[in-house]
Amino acid sequence: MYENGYVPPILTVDNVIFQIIDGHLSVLLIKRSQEPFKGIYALPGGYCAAGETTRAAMGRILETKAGIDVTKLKLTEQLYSFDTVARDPRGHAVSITYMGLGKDLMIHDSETVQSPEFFRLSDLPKLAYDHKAIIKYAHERLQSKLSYTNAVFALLDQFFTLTQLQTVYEAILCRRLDKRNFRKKILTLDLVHDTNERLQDGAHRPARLFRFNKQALESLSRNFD
Amino acid sequence: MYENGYVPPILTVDNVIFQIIDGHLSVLLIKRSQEPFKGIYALPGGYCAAGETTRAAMGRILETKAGIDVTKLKLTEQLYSFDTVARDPRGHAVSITYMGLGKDLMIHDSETVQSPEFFRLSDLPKLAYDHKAIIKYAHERLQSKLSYTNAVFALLDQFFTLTQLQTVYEAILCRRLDKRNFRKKILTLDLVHDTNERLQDGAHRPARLFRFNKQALESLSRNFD
DNA sequence: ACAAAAGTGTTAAGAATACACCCATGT
DNA sequence: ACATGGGTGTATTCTTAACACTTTTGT
Repeated sequence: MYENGYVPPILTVDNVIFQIIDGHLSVLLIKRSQEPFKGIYALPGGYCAAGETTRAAMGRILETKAGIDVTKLKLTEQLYSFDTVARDPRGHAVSITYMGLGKDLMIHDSETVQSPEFFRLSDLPKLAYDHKAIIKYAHERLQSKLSYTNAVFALLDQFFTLTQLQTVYEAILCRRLDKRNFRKKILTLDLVHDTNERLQDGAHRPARLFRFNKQALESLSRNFD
Repeated sequence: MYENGYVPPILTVDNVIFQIIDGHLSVLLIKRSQEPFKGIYALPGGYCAAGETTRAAMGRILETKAGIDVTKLKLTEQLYSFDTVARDPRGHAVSITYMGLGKDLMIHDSETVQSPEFFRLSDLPKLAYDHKAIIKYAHERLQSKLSYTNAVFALLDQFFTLTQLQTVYEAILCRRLDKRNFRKKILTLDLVHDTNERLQDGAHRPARLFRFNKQALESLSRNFD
């Protein structure tokens, strides 16, 4: 096929899609319909063929296998490439993994969809391949991105309260933060600005609504943490 | 070749090999002997075939095309994977890039070697493909690794003076550091320990020789910078 | 009036920065 | 004696961390 009898490895793309659901960091999984690992949950992934970029493959796979509208992902980032010699029964494969972040990601049912579902990171089912390790890696990357970039914006609506923002940080960092110190830090980072709107959602004082100054990934001048 | 007529993209591995030469961060380049970019300098790279891990391909390519003994690399790290649709004249390719660090890396001449040479980062020749951008990316990664890991060990001998250590930091961070603050910081980081040896190399007070506490990559408890 | 979440300031400890002189050696 | 790089301490500023009460609303 290629010159000199060169045969490339199989190339696959696996995707770690995160969103916050009810204040918990959650990841998108599908249930495998075929061997290997039939009936076991796995990250949505698939082949990447010649002529298709890995990012395009990511989008196609998410749309067809998981029913996710990729235009709703506010941030995507390549994580790592794994060699899978002698692990994947289909032979030598290289898998490129991507992370995607969004807010209110909906799963659209279709014929090609393979039982997609979001699971809390704290409550994952048994996973195929080494996908558990890949999710752990993605989570660590997300944690560190949070501390030196404005990446949180991708997990929130355009308008949000500082409490909602803090909840997202806490869900990802897996620890409680001090409310006063958190607000002080966020405001000095120049990450957000006050809109003069309020959110009234219960029997308590209404909360100020904020917006992000940027809706694109940037490095922060100082660390958050 | 594969089931369902699946044709994978070409997979290549490109390598950014750094070492410090005369106090300057330097990168390994080869001169391309064939089109495309014949006669132009490039990162040493090549095909990765089915059955060969990308790391194995890295080693093979460095040995054959650049005459580098890969066992002398004290640290290797995968950087990123680039899609090269419509950029590489050979068709759609995916390139996985690795960074390698060492000290006193020698180039061994052989028949297969393609004019390998180390160039100072501050004085690079014209480069093929987007290899300039890849080197920039690697340099940034190295800078940030330096601040939160013990990665410097890979660029120094086992025994070294604090001035040599500082010189390496300065070469990579591209800025001068305060000698007293640097030493204070390094010692509190618990990165190195004093051997009771001295290095006498000129008409001045002999310098204490230090060793790293660990010769494997670790995260630091606090940031260096 | 009570419940529930929003909002707000001060103090203490630790980390980062700025800065200048003496020391040990070879020639 | 002098030239060369090695080695050392303090004061200031900034950052982080710890900590509890008042405000605004709905019921």
